Amino acid sequence: MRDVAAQARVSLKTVSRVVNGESGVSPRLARRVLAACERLDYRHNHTASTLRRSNRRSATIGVVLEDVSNPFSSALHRAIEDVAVQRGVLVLAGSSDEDEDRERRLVLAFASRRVDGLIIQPSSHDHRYLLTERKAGTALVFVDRPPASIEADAVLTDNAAGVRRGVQHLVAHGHRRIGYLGDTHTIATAGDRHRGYLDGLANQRIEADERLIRLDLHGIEKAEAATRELLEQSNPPSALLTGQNLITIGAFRALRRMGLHQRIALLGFDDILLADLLEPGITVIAQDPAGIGRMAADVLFRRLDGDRSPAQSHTVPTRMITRGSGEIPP
Amino acid sequence: MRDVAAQARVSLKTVSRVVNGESGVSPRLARRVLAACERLDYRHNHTASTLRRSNRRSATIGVVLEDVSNPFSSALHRAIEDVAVQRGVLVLAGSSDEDEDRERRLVLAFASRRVDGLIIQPSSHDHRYLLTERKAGTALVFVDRPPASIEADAVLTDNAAGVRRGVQHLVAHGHRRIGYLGDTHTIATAGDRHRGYLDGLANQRIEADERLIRLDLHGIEKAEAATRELLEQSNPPSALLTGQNLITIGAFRALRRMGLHQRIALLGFDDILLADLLEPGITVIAQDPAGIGRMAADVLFRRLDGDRSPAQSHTVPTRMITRGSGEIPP
DNA sequence: ATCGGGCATGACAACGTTGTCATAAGACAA
DNA sequence: TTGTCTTATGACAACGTTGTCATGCCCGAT
Repeated sequence: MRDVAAQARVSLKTVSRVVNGESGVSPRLARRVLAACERLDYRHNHTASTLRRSNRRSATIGVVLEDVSNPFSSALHRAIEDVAVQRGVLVLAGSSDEDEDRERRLVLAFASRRVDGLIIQPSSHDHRYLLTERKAGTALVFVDRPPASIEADAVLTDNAAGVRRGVQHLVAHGHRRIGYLGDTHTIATAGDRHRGYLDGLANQRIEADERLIRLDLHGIEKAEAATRELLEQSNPPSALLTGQNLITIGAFRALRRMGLHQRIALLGFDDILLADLLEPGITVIAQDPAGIGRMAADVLFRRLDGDRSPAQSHTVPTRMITRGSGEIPP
Repeated sequence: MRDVAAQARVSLKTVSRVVNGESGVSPRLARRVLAACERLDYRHNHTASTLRRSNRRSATIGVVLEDVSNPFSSALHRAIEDVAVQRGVLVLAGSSDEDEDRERRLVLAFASRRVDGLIIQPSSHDHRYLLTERKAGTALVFVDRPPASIEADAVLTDNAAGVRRGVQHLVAHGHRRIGYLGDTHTIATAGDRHRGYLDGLANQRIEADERLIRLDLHGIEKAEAATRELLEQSNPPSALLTGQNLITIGAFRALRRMGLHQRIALLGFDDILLADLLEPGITVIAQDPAGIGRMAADVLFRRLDGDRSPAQSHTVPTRMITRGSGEIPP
């Protein structure tokens, strides 16, 4: 910038004014400055500017996801980015891998870069460590799972309602023995979905049968093995409800291997790509990750724009997509 | 930091020394400083530090992808992140949507945040605009597609070789009329794959038939429609080779709708999730996005570590995964 | 007791920018 | 002409850090 000022024979401050498009610089000088910027390949240093500017905004936000490469998380990421770019805000993204410690390290790394806001898909179960950041003015929004031990905005799927609806759907198709395959119970959403399953059964006056429930299945392989077990026992279920993406895939794989995919009903939580091309197509309770991401970003920026209203939890509805597997009769 | 210094009754510089773990501070003082940091919830300002430090490194890199939510790009992203976190480096990510202008705007935004390096999956066809950044010392690596009008490191899939191998595979299973469905021809990789197809046919002494080739298919719908057309003409192909992910899905969907999925061979470039659960399973020439991402990050950090050797293009091999659809006889 | 050397600590400037205030130049009225 | 007001421009400090160098202290050797 000093070089540009020298080249244009003006002061530093004038260059700053031109670069920031401030008014009150004569067109003649502005042209000269712009020409000098061009000639010297000047690039504005946004970080130095942030340091000095009075609003202190870095125009950068941090996003902590379970895994940037998983379809749900990356759909969130993309939706957030779309809102951010419109405001000229950049996105730092990182994967926590469902690890409390990694989540925390990422957040601290983002904080030391002075991000304006954080959107977190949390893995940890105590977010008091974020109080410092919030006190420092960092906006904070949780997605997909609720915050713990801290008041903060959140954007969540209505997991329990979605699963209740699924149970109702299966019962409407004549099922009474409905198996449930769920993810690690410490994940908040997994707990909610399990609860939705139990409530759904209760609503239909069906007694839950522990032998039809398998929890803590993380990943395709475990789900596949558990599905096998469930179906090999005496008096097996006539329908399966799977509480997560990869579990649905594992269950379907098991059904295929056992030749039962046209005989046992399957209803999955969370949509999977290509589900419509399988035989039968897989009926799912779909979430709306793009909707969640967009809303989370909207809430975040509203906070950054000065909204001081009490923290609120927003709920995004699910949508049932029937494709065949959920409509197989008992 | 000033507050911490006051609280610990030491100078700013001593706090700086403690925070950065420099040697030459008596343990007694260090303890006092650490305690003050704790008490005041001090967070080191990494950006201010970058401004002043002599190495001038922001410990941040920028990644420009086609779309952070597409499976190939997000696998790249994750692999890059994994290498970066090991060095305490954060990742700014953005989507170019195959748009030259967005790519450029993202790069400039990253540059003005003074990222140490850039990894770009390019959409544009002239990268001279990056010369300024390179002169400024920003490391630069292209992934998936080669740089244009500029010398720079690149990590690429051997597209042509992969497709040639696919042609050979289909011919070995008795096919001579092999259709080809390709993506937008301006995408470098699409061009390479098309060339691989033509070369593969030539190697097998089969004359290419223009009526079996459809290019510029972007997205599932276009691919599905083109597949229909291809198969409805007189003397249709007995096998299809699809040049991209979504095209494979579109083609499979068309085959399914026409009831031909067990009769026409299908071989896709690039793996798709769940391909093994379809009937038949889809044979693909799989790329290795994680391998590409890891290598790109390795190259980038080697440059940041001072490697001054000439720019080099690295090639990551493909792998054929046979699952049934590519082994259907004519 | 004096000196030299090593070690712990601090004062100060600087990184690239912008906010604040001062000042010069010009416009206009009296 | 003088005075006042407006507009364009610049000098300077400051943002939160760290690099450089100076200083003061203690220890052992003379």
